[in-house]
Amino acid sequence: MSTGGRRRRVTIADVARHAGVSTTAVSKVLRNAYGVSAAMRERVKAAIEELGYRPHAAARAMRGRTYTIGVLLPELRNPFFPDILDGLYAQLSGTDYQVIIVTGGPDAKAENRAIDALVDRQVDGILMVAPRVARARLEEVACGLPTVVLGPHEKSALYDAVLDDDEVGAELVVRHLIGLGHRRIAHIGQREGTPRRAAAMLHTIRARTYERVMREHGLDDEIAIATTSYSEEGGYRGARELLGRSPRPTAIFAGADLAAFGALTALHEAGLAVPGEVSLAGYDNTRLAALSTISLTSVDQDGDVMGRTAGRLLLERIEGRTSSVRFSITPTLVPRRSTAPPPQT
Amino acid sequence: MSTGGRRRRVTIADVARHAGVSTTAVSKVLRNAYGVSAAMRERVKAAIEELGYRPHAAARAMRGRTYTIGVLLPELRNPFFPDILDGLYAQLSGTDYQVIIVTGGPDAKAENRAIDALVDRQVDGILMVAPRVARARLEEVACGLPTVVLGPHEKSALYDAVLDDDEVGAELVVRHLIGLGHRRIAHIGQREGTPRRAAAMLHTIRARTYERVMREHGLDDEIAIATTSYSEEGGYRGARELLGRSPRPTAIFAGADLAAFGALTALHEAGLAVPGEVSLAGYDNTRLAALSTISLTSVDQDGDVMGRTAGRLLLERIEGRTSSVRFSITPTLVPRRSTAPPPQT
DNA sequence: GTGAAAGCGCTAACAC
DNA sequence: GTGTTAGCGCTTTCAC
Repeated sequence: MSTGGRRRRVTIADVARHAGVSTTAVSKVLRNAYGVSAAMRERVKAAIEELGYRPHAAARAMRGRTYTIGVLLPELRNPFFPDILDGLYAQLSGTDYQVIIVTGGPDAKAENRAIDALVDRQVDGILMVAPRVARARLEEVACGLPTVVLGPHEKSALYDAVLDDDEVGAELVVRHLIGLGHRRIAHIGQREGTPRRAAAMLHTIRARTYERVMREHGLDDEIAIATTSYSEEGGYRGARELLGRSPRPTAIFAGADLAAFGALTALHEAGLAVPGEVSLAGYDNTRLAALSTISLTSVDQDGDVMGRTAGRLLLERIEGRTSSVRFSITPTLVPRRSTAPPPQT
Repeated sequence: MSTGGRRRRVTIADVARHAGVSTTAVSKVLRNAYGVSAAMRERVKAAIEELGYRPHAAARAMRGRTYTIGVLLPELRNPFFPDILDGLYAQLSGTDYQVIIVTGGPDAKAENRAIDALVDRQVDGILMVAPRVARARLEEVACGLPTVVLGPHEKSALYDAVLDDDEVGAELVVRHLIGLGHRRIAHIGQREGTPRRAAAMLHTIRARTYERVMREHGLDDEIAIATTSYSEEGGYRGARELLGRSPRPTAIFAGADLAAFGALTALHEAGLAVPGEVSLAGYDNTRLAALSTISLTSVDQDGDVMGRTAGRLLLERIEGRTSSVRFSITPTLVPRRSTAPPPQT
């Protein structure tokens, strides 16, 4: 019942001895570095194979690269994130880089700890998805290692940004609803994290755009926003709040599909038919939105391309690029059965 | 536009100098080790605070612990996994341990690479959720570091197991459907990974139990299994296959909620009402199953408790336990509107 | 109770 | 093209 003697790790020295070369030679083969003859490369590779050698990541981290890309995710429940990660994996496949994921948790403090964990583990590059920590923090991280930020709209000379044109996306939704004849259109948003960053956060942009388009159509008085969070729970609470108003909205634009799912439950509990009595739209076009029994009108932002791009930008930075890049995706509307003209009054 | 001079990391030596003590003393304070006076502890802690020191994980990994728990997840889309992780986080909160997640990908080979990545990064403990690699591989890992395996039913003296009593769960579903009057009940399962492990895999147990209960009720001839995968796509394909048979089943038991969601799409495309014409049940009782427009009958296995337990067992092993523990959860049925008596013929 | 020093496995100068 | 060697930041004997 003992865990048994953990046999000593095979090290680079063992491989060198076995192949009859120096440790330097082995190290160079490992890194595909310049300065080893083809013959030696073969011998070393054979020795690695025979001994089942695998580089010790921590030892590498002490001197060089860890061949690790760290990804910070706010949480694991939003079905849009796997789309992004699939793109990242696709971009990184074929390289020696390995992705490790940490989750940020509920507040900026927890998120900061998660970022620390990545930095402490010497990742070669970091992708922060929809981070809520202060901008100064992002720059501090970016100052120390290749960084890509996905989501927020801030410009920075220190890190690359991959983002969705949330203004276009939100406008598509609101115009779609107005085009169907709705006037009492409400919005479910997310509470901003750090107040000073609010303007750059994607949820703020979606909310502000909603307000702007409403005003442009003379619907100033119909503006109604419930500020909760982009989660099922948040969507549920937000919808409850909005449905409690009188007169109640005929359409709800949730800032994220996940929140729309929660809103769906609230609508059902209130005995309101979708889209018969209330239309509902989301954002992200997650796979579940396409599910027949949900059939949620949503905004498609290509997560796969975003993930791929983030991966490419990280690799470029690791290879030495220091100038800053900003990559923006233009979203499209995917109308489904959850939106329809408002009921005749 | 430069990334700027990455300022040198604060090291243990800096802290020692600042506090006027040795590096040994600092190290001891960091690890809450025995052999430092209270006064010295205070001085060191103050110095750490002032300098903003954070331990370098890789350097620690070279000699001692990394304070990292590695989690292997098959993929990121199954909404049941976040439940497990929430439990794990809860158990680990308050400790110095940080969780990093890697995903196994589509096949055993990719999963092996992901496990390697965790081992190479010297995690202090590893949690493998529903691994599909060979059993020998699990034991090999467990031989080198504290290991908990969540899902498979194999017994091992080398690692701890946290599992759901899938036999009970599957039986609940099938009996529920039979109790409603169904006879033509079909099942959507997952292709086993390594053939030799099949018997221990949770998806095999769910399928075998389905068969057993069907036989016990004299429904041998009605047994119909589509073996795809526990994914939306797999559920879709499985349901299409099953609905193509004649006569078609009046109920489908999908081995996972995620697969049931895919089956829902197939049912809808085929123009079949749920539960009017075909009843549908899942497994995992994910939050989305409770969604009003889905309202999926499912089996609840307490993911939070499973995650908590996995965390506790890992901590115990890290603290030195070498005997092997097996923790089993008993699931319960959550009937919802997706199951009803079969249509009158 | 405290500190000096060795060394974990690797990479990168630098010498040959 | 190849090998020698000095560390990276920490933990851990082992003296004091």
